[in-house]
Amino acid sequence: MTITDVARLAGVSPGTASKALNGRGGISADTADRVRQAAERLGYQPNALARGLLTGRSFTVGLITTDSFGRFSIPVMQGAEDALGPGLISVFLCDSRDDRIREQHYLRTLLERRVDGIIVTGRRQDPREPIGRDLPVPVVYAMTHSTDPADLSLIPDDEEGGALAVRHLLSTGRSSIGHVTGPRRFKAALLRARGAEKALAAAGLELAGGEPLFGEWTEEWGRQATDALLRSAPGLDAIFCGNDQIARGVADAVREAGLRVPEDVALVGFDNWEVIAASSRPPLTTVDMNLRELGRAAGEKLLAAIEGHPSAGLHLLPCSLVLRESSRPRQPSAAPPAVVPAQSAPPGQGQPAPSGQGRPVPSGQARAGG
Amino acid sequence: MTITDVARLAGVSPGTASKALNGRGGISADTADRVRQAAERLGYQPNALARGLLTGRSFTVGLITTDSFGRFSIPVMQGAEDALGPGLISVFLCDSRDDRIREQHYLRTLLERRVDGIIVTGRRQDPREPIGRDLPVPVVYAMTHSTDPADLSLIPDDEEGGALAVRHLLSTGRSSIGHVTGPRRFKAALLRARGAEKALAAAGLELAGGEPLFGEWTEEWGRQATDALLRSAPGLDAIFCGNDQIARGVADAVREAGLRVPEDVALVGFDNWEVIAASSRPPLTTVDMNLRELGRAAGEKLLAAIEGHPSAGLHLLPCSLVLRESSRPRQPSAAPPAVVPAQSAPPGQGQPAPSGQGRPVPSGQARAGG
DNA sequence: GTGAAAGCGCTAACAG
DNA sequence: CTGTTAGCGCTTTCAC
Repeated sequence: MTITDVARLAGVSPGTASKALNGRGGISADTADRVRQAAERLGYQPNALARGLLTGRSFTVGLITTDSFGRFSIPVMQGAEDALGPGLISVFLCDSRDDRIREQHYLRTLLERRVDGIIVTGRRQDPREPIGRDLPVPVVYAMTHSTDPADLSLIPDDEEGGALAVRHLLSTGRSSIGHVTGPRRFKAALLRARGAEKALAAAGLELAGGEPLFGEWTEEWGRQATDALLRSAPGLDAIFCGNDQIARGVADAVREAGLRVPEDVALVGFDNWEVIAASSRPPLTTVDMNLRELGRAAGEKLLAAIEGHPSAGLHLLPCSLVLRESSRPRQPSAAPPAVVPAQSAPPGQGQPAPSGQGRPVPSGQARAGG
Repeated sequence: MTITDVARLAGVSPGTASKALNGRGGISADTADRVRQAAERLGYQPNALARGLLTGRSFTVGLITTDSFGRFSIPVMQGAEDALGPGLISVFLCDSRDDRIREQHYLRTLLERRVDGIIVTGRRQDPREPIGRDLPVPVVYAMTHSTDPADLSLIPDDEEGGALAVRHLLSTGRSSIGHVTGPRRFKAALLRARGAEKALAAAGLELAGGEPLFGEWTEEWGRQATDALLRSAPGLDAIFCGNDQIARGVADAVREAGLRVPEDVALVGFDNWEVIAASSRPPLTTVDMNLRELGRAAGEKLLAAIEGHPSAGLHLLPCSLVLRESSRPRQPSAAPPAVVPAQSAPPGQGQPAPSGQGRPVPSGQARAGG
């Protein structure tokens, strides 16, 4: 089943058939029709290998993820697929599992397959070595970044995300705001904390308890930290958490300490990890890193680079805030109930996939810089 | 950078270079060495397109997921990648989002790229139309199944999983066992319930409350159902839940009703969704569908089919039980504390990805049938 | 043991 | 407007 078969059936030469099928060159409408019909009838499918061999373009890109299919790389992959897949470009998926050997192996097979470009995703804020030097195709780093400033890297603006959370809490009238977050060795934890502190400083405040509580990214740590924080910072009326799991633990601990969320203590999480944030009691207001958007941007930048318009540098993409119950402003009037009624489950949802959202509130535009 | 360049540098003909590099045909050790060194020096990378064009094999397979990158398809994809990726085979990822148009579009581009085979994954127990008829390459359905019995489909054995859960509860001395699960329209919910009921019947028992409580796959539903169940089935000493979210809701509601898990009421969930099951209070014993294993099996079956050893039919793969706190057998001696102490977080875990596990307990072997 | 030549399926350049 | 020719990079006969 080749173009020659089609040509024969249509009574033309292969060259003519090729032009007819690709709408190139002057072909009489009549012939073109005949060729198309022949192709249709035979169920002709062009051989992308042959075409790629000749044209030097494979209409294929590689996606190397160092983070297996983690919670962070998945939306990035989806976004990249959004930008590339529906068009002509197919995506080769490679899971390097943070193993340099495996990564180089995949890089090699991608290059052998003559991909037109490569996206590298990860999960760390911390910079990484470039995947290779002088590669014959463009590379975009998404949700991870290369130490080489000549490379293009796209990451979320964690610092701005932290500021966003705190400014929101301030805007709802809170002023004694604590911060519970993950391990100090994560750059993301440091950046989010810094953003929070800067936003507070801009309002002439500092963190309740004096400094961030660094610990683990777990609910358990959220509960522990809450107990400490409630003791050490009596006037506390809000807690910004470094991720949603911590926030959920905090929510439980606050409630179990006899306080109300959000009436007594408002909460903001980070990640907008639907399954955690939405089923927390109460559901969590949280910072969304817009990872899918980030992935899409990576796909688009890669396309641009493939078409000869490369870009470079570290780009920070904006986070946004998703509003839910946990930071609802205090009612000016009647005293609220002692326990916030659990929201009823949306009907007909079935096995939940990451889907529904609160109301997203975009922050500033993407800005470049380090 | 072609094989011709390598050949020239090594002072041989392209044909000889090819043989040397692929270890085919009689080539003197000496020449082979020279060619390899030349290739090395030039950083030669064979062109997979050209090779595929000639040999008819692309060493590439397509993976079409209808479930976006859902919680179920991800481990399946990982498993498939495990089986295929590290070898010579690369995986084209296509996300059809349950859209037939998109699916056909992807199918076409996969065939144009001359993939050697295709894996279709989904998330429903319910059968689906075959992706195409008389395709030129083998297809394996994983975590979804085709209505055509001539197709090979691999799905988890939900019914056996339900039975496994109940047998475990019985073995820890429980006898009044309720079942809270998702919507009746999900075949998985029906199968798990059936398995549970059969296991009970084999012990001469029936479900506490008489029948399964069908609802939503949510924590909220778990909490609601618990309240109902505690009222309607006073002697209740265990609840088997249709998924981990429900189980987590149940755990909270049981605790908030003043009962202890597992001392008063033991719990078993379903899915082993790490983030839910492990951070529940207490952590959940749960049924694991071994999806990664399933994906791996799909990859291996596809490989076999590509090599001319196809198989057919609906294959049910075994679930296993992951033991955690929520179903710990009652201590024969001293009365346990009123509240199970929350387990401390494993140190140094960082941003958690699906990882740690409880102790897995394999169930029976895979069995065919439908 | 090695080289020459043919051809995988397609498109681009050039004739006609 | 259409046909012919050449060649993308590789492997594979088949001579030598």
